[in-house]
Amino acid sequence: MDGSSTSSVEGIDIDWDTEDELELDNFTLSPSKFELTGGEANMVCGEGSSSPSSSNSKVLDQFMGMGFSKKMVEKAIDEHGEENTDAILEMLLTYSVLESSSQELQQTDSDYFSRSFLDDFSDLDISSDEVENTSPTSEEVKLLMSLIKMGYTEEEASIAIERCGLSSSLLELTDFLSAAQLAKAEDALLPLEQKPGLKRLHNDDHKKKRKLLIDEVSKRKRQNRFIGEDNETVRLPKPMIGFGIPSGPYQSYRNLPKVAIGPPYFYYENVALTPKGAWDTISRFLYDVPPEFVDSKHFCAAARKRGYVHNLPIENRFPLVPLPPQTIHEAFPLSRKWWPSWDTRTKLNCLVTCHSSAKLTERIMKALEGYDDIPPEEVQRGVMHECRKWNLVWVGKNRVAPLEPDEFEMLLGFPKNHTRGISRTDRYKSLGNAFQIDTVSYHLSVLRDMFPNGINVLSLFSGIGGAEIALHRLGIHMKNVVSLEISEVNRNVLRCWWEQTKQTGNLIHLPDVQELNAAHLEQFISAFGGFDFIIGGSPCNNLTGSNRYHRDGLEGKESSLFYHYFRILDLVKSIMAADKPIRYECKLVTIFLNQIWVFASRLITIF
DNA sequence: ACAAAGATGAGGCGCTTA
DNA sequence: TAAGCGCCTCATCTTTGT
Repeated sequence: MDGSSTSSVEGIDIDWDTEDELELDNFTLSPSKFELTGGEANMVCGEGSSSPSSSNSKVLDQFMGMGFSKKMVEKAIDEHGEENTDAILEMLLTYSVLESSSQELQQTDSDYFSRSFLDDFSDLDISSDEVENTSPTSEEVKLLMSLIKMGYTEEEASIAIERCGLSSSLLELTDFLSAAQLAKAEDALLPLEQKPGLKRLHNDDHKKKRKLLIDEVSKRKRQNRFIGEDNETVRLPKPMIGFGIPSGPYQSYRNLPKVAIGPPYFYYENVALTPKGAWDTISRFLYDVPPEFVDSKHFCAAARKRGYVHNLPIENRFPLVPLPPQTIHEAFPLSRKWWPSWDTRTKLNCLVTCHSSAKLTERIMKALEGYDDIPPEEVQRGVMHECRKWNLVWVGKNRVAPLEPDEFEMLLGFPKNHTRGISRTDRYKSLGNAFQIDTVSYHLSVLRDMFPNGINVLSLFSGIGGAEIALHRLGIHMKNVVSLEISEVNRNVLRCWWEQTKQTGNLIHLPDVQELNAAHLEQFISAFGGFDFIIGGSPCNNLTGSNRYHRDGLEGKESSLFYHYFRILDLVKSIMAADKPIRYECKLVTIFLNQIWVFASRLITIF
């Protein structure tokens, strides 16, 4: 064909726009610009208190006219001099943000905690004077702002920085604050837990326990130092085969941290390619178990790069049989006839929730028609770019098409027509979010010999039941499954499958992980005799690179539900541990954790 | 109102090259 | 070693169609 068709294909290629200058640092002050002297902790929190006034300039009036307090403006002028109005404004704006965030949060959480948990820091020898007299540097201001954004009050953040040191990472500071909140919650809850037979802990015990918690945080801090903060980022392995794949090399032993060892066994899944640090956090929360990163292209004909954190044994794994098609041609034999020689793909890219438009098929067909044999390289490049981007397969001469939902099912290892009956959009969405059954089954296969009489499963974020199907296909009997899934459509899909496959166990469906509390879990645990296995992949919406709007990391609206996975897992561990020897503290901590996470979820909804 | 189609980058990593 | 480039990504929002 001529150049016009070529350019039309090229035209649908990526637009290499170089205008990518983000203004991320609107409120981030450069160290050189921002040095403060003492007193701003007061300035942020305090209102209307008089200060020794020295400046009464036009600049002062100007900024006061803009609505900033006299004290703040004076402080800014002292810092930067009257002539440097830009720096003054920047400082004032920063502190306005700090102040409003702090007030807003104090207001919203005041109904939850009647007083700040910092009240309980009296035994930590931090006097308020010390805090006020500290001179925050710009680094400190950054840390302060970060913590405030995360939902801590300015006062709490200041004390955490004071206590942990300015060189502390955000993670260490939040650890410290979590421990402090835990200690506070413990006190708040104790009166409620004065059941008959339950011994009220003495005040000294509380202090000891708080001390222990703080010590624990310090210990972890030291450990992190030892590991080295700079290279804390979890690296993705290459090739991405985790502890091994059926056809290749495998590792048969690993050391798990003591606290991570089951029962219960747990299995957590999420996308491998997250914003930096997300997997570090996930791993740290899940008892410092390193993630196993696996690309499902080693199991089927489509890629699916995922990270799995679990405490399952890794020896004697076995794959599901029959093995699924390993290449595109095996999966779609009819397409071979139309597959051009210059399309060298053997595996598909990740199956995601959305697919290409019909217009793209048309554009590609137009771009290719007219070439009897092989089109020019530029045309090939353009077409291949779109084929890879949208996972297109060849279905006719010069004609490509996106995969159908039932083809998704086949590639992901689901039964044919598993999602049939719901809207096409919902099918793509549910399948795009699902496990790759063969991959997950390979990891779960070790459970079969461990639980010959069947298992009790707590399945979080169940979706369309990937975990249940994996266990079923492995021949592991599910005695009881407590499944949490917010989408009614998905719950129906799993329910139908459960009935169609004539499962003899019980399937208990609950909608929202956020509402699953210690009391519910205690009931299930006492009824079933405990959970053997806790599995789930929390939402990836705010982690995946595909999200152009809210890739906010683990603190994002949906992805922060990860913390509920941890909360629930930790609750189950605590309850089951407490059920053995009578450890009242465990039960209490269990309940405090629950409260903390309800509180955290409230804060998260604010952002 | 619901479903489907269409338009919408950027982060992170690996590779190449200077 | 650093800079540049190519590649891939469990998506969201708005518009259009039924």
